[in-house]
Amino acid sequence: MSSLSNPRHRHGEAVDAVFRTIRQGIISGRFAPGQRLVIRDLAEEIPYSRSTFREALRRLAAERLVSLVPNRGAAVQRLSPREMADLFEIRELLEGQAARRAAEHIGQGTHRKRFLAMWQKVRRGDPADRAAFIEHNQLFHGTIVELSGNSRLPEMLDQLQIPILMFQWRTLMTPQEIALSQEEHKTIAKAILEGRPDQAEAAMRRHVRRAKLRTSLDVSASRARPRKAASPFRHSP
Amino acid sequence: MSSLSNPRHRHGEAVDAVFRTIRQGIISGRFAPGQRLVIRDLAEEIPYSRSTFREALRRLAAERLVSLVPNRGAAVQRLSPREMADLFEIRELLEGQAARRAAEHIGQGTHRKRFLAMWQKVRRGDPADRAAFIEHNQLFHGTIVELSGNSRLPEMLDQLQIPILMFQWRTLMTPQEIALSQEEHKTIAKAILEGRPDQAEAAMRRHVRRAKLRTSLDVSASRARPRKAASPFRHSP
DNA sequence: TGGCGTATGATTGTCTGACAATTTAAGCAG
DNA sequence: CTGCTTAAATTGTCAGACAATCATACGCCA
Repeated sequence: MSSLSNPRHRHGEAVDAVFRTIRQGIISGRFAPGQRLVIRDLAEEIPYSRSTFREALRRLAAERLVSLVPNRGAAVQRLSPREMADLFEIRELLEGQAARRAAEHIGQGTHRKRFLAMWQKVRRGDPADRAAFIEHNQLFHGTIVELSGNSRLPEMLDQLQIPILMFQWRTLMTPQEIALSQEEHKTIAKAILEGRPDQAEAAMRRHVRRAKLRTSLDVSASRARPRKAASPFRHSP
Repeated sequence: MSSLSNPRHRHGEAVDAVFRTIRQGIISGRFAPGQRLVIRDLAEEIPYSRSTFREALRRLAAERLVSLVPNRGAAVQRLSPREMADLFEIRELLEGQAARRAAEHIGQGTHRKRFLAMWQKVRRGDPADRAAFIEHNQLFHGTIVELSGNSRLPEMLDQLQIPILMFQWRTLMTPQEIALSQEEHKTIAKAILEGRPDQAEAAMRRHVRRAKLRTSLDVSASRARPRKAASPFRHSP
């Protein structure tokens, strides 16, 4: 049975539905990096027409989730360790700035209330529950980025985060590492709630840098074992 | 006569050609912010099929150059002063980091050679020649961003720059302002060539911040005179 | 006159079939 | 084994049909 369900949507939302379905498939690992996305095959799982798929793939390509080569179609984007590091570099900058702004705007009103509501959910997570941590982690970072007040940051960081999510679901993050991450979250939350922009930015940048180190280890680990670096076209490995 | 020419392309590049044509039309002001992009009308100027246009518009929407509302089609994205300021905030961060990295990597080899080649072209521009300045400005910033070594920065900043370009062509930048901008470029170039990351980043951030102030003035000026803020649909004003 | 529901036309969105262009894989000759 | 030719598969573009939805104009009634 197909894990990719196909509920019907209102007129004018088919492309969006397909886009989200494929994106979720990429994040969850249903479609592996490098795997070709052949429209005819996709249409068997998700019953929409070719033009709908073409539009969805065009959008996925614009967001760098798939590569789209003329006359060769689409394939799930494969990131080199270098490109992954580049993403983290940008994330460190943007999330650091988001934390700074969040600390500046925290005030006593709705922003603080919203932040505290999030923090209540997140503060005491079980380091052994990996799935819960991933969810809490997204909520934590997402809330801070939204509270930054910058209208573009959320969508930009969402995009940047997707390749990292692809790893997270597969990677084995130890409870110790999760506990460490939670400690770092605590430091960030404290700085924001106390309205200290400099500390908030510094703590967030440190946090992202450490996450990069953890993930980079995973990257080099997955590179350690040999793999076909060749083109992803014609029946994937 | 149509200013949007339509040369034929190789098989598999129609969407890309349409995408670039429309994007250029947006940057140059051929399509004004808020203007609706009706496929039938577009197809009269640029002879491609509707599905081709739909894919191109889908990509333009993913890059935030047009808004795409279900059952209402596409319109050139209109930015509020606030959103414009948000873009500058991100640009300041990213370009500052690019300048830092460029200073770190400048060395004595190809990077330095490439930077100097650019600087030779740019260093002595006539402040009265607005078009030349815009071109030089793009070259200056583009080179630094590429020399940063981060693979994602160029495309990200390209996108962020487009709304600013849309203004630049219409706005009246005085020779005095251009001369000032050139002085700032000189400071940045010096810091990069001397391999001083801190100074390079600081100078670049200052430069972007000042550009923001200049542009923000234009924004509020164009907001000062009344205009229809209403929906852009059904024959544009 | 003015507000409100309805009819109408225009536009969008989706789907399907056709065809050419291109790539990939396989077969063959040397 | 190498290089060329052939064949199949896939992509890319186009044209047309149709339903869904929107925007406007109209008519109705107060």
